[in-house]
Amino acid sequence: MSRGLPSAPGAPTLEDVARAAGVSRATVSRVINGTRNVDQKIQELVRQAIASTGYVPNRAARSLVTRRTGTIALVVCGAGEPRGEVFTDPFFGRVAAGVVGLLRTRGVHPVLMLADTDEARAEVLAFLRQGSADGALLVSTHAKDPLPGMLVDARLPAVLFARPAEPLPISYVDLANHTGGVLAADHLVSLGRQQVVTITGPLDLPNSQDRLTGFREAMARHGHAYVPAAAGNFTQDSGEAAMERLLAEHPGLDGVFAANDLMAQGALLALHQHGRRVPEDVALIGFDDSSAALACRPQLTTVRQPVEDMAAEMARLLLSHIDEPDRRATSVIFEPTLVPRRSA
Amino acid sequence: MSRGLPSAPGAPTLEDVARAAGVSRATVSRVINGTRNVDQKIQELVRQAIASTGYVPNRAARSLVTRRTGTIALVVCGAGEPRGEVFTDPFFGRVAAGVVGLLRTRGVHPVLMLADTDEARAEVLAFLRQGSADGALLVSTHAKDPLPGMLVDARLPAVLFARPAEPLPISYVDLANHTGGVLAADHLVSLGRQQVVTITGPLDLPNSQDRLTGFREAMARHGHAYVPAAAGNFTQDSGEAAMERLLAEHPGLDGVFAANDLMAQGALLALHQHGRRVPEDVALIGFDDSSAALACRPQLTTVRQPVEDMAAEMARLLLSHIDEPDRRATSVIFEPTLVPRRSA
DNA sequence: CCAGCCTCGGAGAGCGCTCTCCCACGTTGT
DNA sequence: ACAACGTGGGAGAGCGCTCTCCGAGGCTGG
Repeated sequence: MSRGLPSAPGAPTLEDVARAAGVSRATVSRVINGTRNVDQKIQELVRQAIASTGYVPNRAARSLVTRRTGTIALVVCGAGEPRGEVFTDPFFGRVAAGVVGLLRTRGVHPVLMLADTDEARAEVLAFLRQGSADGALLVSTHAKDPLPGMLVDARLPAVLFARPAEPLPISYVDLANHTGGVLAADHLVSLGRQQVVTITGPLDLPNSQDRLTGFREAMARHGHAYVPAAAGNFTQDSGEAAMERLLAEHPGLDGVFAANDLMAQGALLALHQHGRRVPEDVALIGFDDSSAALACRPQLTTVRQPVEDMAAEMARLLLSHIDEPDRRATSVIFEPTLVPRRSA
Repeated sequence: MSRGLPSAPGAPTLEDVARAAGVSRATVSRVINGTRNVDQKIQELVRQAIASTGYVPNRAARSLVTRRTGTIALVVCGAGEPRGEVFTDPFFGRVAAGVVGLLRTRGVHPVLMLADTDEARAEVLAFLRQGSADGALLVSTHAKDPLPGMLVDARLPAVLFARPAEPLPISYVDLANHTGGVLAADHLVSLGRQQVVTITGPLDLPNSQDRLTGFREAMARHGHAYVPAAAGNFTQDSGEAAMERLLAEHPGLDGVFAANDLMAQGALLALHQHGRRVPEDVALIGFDDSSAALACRPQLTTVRQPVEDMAAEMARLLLSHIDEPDRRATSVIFEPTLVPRRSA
C-alpha cells in the first residue's frame, strides 16, 4: 500500500484509481458511492485498485459538487458567563454525548462553536452560509438569543434544544417541563411535606417558567396555595445563595424543589450548613438527573430529563431537515420521570 | 442585500461579484484574501459589490485548491467507559473551552470526535486523510492508545495532551506532574500530618505514575519512607471506593492526596461517612483545580493544572505544525501550583 | 530617448470530484 | 428479421475557487 500524504499533492485521486483498474473515473465513483449498477467483476477490480493505491476520496472536491459537507455545527449559545463555564456544565456534556452518538452512525461530524457575542453569532452564520456545515444544532442558555431568528431568516436548517422564548418556525426538542414540576410537587406532597419552597432557574427562560408553574399548580391542587420561590441561574453557587435566602425567610421549610441538580447541590450545602438534615428535616428534589445528583450525599431524588436521547433526536431532526429542505418545523417533546433516591 | 441561499445553487459566486464590480475574478479574490496590492478605488468597488450581492466564499471550493480546511479534529480517546462519561468530565470541558478560545482567534474550528473503538479510530484517520481536517488534537484517557502512533505513521499533524506512554515523535503539552506530587507532599508535611496515604489514578498512565512518584519521593525526603496507595480511575466513585479501602487498612490516617479532584470528592464522601472531619481529622488534597474542588464542602485544597492554558497551547502547537509540516516535535510543560483552600 | 524594471489587473488552467448525457451492446417482442 | 427497450460503461462538463503567468502601463536611470 503506497500511501500518499493525506490530501497533499501526490495523493492518489480517482483518476489514478481508474487508471489502475483500467476503467473510467465515473465507474470508480459509482463503485464508491454505490450509485447505479456496476458489474461484479469490475467492482472487484476497482476495489483492488483502491486498496493498492491507498486512495481516499477528497472531501472538499466532493462537497464542491454535492453541496453537502457531512458536518453540522453544534452551537452553544452562552451569554455573559466565562467560557469555561458553558462546556464544563455536565448538561452540555450529555448533549454532546447524545449528538456524537447519533451522528457517528450517519457519518456526520459536529463542529463545536460558541456563540456568546454578536461577532461569534455572525461567524456561526457565515460558517453555515459558506457551506462549511449543512445545518446547526443550538443549545441556548439564555432567553433572548437572536441566533435562532437569524438562522430562520437565512433559511438554514437548524434545530433547537428547548422551545424558543419567541414563537419561531423552527424545529426543537424539549421536555414536558410542566409535567416535571408536577412530578416534583406530587412527590413532595406524598411525603407529607407541609412547608415547601422552590429554587427556580432564570425566569425569562420558558423552561424555568414551565417547571415553576407546573410545580405551583400541582401544589395548589394539593391545597398549598402559595409556594415561595427564589431564582437562581442554574449554577451551584446560585442555588446555595437562593437556599440561604429561602432559609432566612422561611426557617420552618421542610421541602425544596430545585429546578436543576446543580442548584440542588448548592442548596444541599446550605442546608447542611444550617444544620438541617436531608431528607429527615428537609426533603430535596433536583431536576435533570445529571452526574451531580449522584455526587451528592444523600444522592438526589430528581426529575430525570433524558438529555442524551433528546440530543440524539435533535440530531435526527436536523438530518431530516437537511435531507428535505422543505420539511415543516416540528417539535418533539419528551416526558420526564421521577427518579427517587435518598434526598426526598 | 439580495442574499441567496447558503451555498445552494443560485448563491452568488466570485464570478458574480466580479461582474458587479466590473473587474476580474482574480481581483476579487485578491481583495478578499488580501494577497498582493490592489488599487484602493478598486478595492472599494469590490467591497461594495460583495455587500450588494451578499457574497460568501464557498469553503469547499477554496479548500479544494488550498488544501486547507480551516478545521481541526478534537479527538477524545475514550476506552471502555460509557460515552456520556467522557464528555461530562469537567476536565474535558476545560480542554474544549481552551481549544475553542484559541482557535476562534485564528478562524479555525474544531470537529468533535470520539475514538473509543478501532472502528472509530479508523474513522478519525480517514477523516484526516481525506482532508476534512488539517490536524488533530488528542485527549487520551488511557495508556495504550494506538491512535497517536497511527497519526505519526500517516504523517498527520497532531498534538497530544499528556506525554504518550511510549516515546513517539509527536508534540505534546503536559504538566510537571512530578512537581505536582511534590507540592502536595510538602503541604501535607507542613501541616504536620503523620500518617499520609494517597489515591492514585490508573497506574499505566504516565500522569498518574509521575504524580505518585513525585509525592512519594517528597514524602520520603521528609522522613516518611512509605506511603500507602490505592488506585482509582479518576472517577468520583473510584475515589470513594479507594478511600474506603485505605480507611479499612489505615484507620489512623490523617492526610490524603488524591490524584484528581473528582476522586478527592469521592474520598471526602467516604471520610464523612466514617465520621472523619476534614480538615480537622484528615487533611485532603486534590489535583486539577476543577469545578469539583469548589463544589466540595470544605472546598478542596488542590494542585492546580492550568488546563485551559494547556489546551490553548496545544492548539497553538498544532497550528504551527500545520503551517510548517517539517517542524520538529516539541513538548511544552506547564508548572502546577498549590491552591490552598479549606480541606488541607 | 529608450532599455529595464516595477506595479497591478486579466486570462485561464487546474484542484478532485459527481453526474448528465450518450453510446454500445445485449435481450425481448412481434 | 428488425424495432424497441434495458443495461452498464465512458466522455466531458462543470462545481467555485486560487494562483501562475502574462501583458499593459508608468516609472527610473543612463
